[in-house]
Amino acid sequence: MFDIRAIRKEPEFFDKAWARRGLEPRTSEILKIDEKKRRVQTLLQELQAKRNEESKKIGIIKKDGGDAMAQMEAVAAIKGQVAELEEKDRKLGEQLKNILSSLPNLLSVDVPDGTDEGDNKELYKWGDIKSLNGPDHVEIGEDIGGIDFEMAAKMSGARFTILIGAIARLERALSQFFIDIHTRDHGYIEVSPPLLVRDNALYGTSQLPKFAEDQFSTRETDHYLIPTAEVPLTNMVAGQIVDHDSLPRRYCAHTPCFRSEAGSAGRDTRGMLRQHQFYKVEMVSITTPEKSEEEHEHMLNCAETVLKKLELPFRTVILCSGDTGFGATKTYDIEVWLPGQETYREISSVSNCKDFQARRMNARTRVKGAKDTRYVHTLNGSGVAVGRALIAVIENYYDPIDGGIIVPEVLKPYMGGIEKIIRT
RNA sequence: GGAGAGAUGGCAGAGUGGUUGAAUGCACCGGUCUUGAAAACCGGCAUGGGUGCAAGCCCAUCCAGGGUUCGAAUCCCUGUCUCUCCGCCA
Repeated sequence: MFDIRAIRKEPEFFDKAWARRGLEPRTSEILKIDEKKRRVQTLLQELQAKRNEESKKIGIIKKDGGDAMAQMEAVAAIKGQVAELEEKDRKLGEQLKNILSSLPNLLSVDVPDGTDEGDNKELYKWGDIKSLNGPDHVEIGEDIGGIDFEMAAKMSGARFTILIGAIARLERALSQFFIDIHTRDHGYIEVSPPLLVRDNALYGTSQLPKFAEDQFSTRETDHYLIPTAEVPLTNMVAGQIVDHDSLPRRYCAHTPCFRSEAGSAGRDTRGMLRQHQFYKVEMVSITTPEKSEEEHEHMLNCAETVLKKLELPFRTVILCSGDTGFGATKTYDIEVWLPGQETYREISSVSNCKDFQARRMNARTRVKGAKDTRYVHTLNGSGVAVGRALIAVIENYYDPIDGGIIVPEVLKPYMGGIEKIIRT
């Protein structure tokens, strides 16, 4: 969502910014509606002022015991006009809001230009790739008897997985490990949020109105299943004026995520890379405009840290203009090495939304005692995707000698003595 | 799920159709007094928007959306949330 006054001031700036995302100029259309709306509004307000003034006279006449009939009829005459203008004003406002809320965030200046993920820029690599190629998690998991896709398909259809035994435990261990590191070392507060939210929450984080078809919803209560914990965590400050001294606020949560994956038919159909349901540990930071870029780097570092501790090789990329998400000004992706695919795959996405979401959800901050408020900056990042981390552990810690999976050192405390997962 | 009560400024809390954008208290800001502070006293203090060079003027907002009325914080309908009681339940 954008400040209409900022668009009035420098329309070319906005058109240029949207052009970087491959969009046509929109400001002339927006300003035309805005101008029309203000004309209507001025007219309406003048009429309302007149109505109010004349109405007050009725009260005075009646108080003095006079006959107000004539005066009442005079005011009644204004009524129809007011209603008409109100309707016009409302419609124009709606039109304006629809356009403004469907336009993506402005990109940061250091985002590279490009059309799709092929143009993302690698920033650096970390870790030694020990296994260049090998069996993928499907093969390893099914062989061990810890992953069952068929059984899941029977009860839930495609894009669901059942984990069994030590593999299920390994998934839980990963979640626990991530949360523990972020709360202990990175300043995040653990939150257990609702998994079902109302449309206004999704509007706030900008999944709605544009991406409704990507969400699951409930039939009888009109709830949406969260596509990521970014939604409830960020909405914790919706409608609030948070004390400047309490920033940054750092929240993290371990939740299931639900995605309909509309539009990705045929992509990543093998294995559990792209599911309708997966666990993710999410980090959200609420901060000030001055500190958000610094916080962005901090958050990226938090996500990278857990991969380093797991000794999983990864590379970090900055998304190009065409690949950066709707609400983000800048996004870093961390891609983990998957020997089964012989490639790096996204395991974390860390974005700075600046005031884009804050405007939508009216989340502001105020210095103690000060009069004016400012919008907060919001950031979110996976820390990291648990399902994909599980794939990465399975494939990178595969032992070709016996077909087992070695439990990474840092996960051992969570595995109850299991050091290697083998066929049962 | 059933029955009832409620939602007013940063907070507490008045206000049931007419100069009420809203009493009062607390908090906050400025001033007088004081060596300084406290107390006391005086004054200020909601938000969003339109218009204007500006001072200002105007409009909207008493949970949200509709309605009744010349006029709504106040009356009616719907929704949301909170509380109380009953039922059910991990």
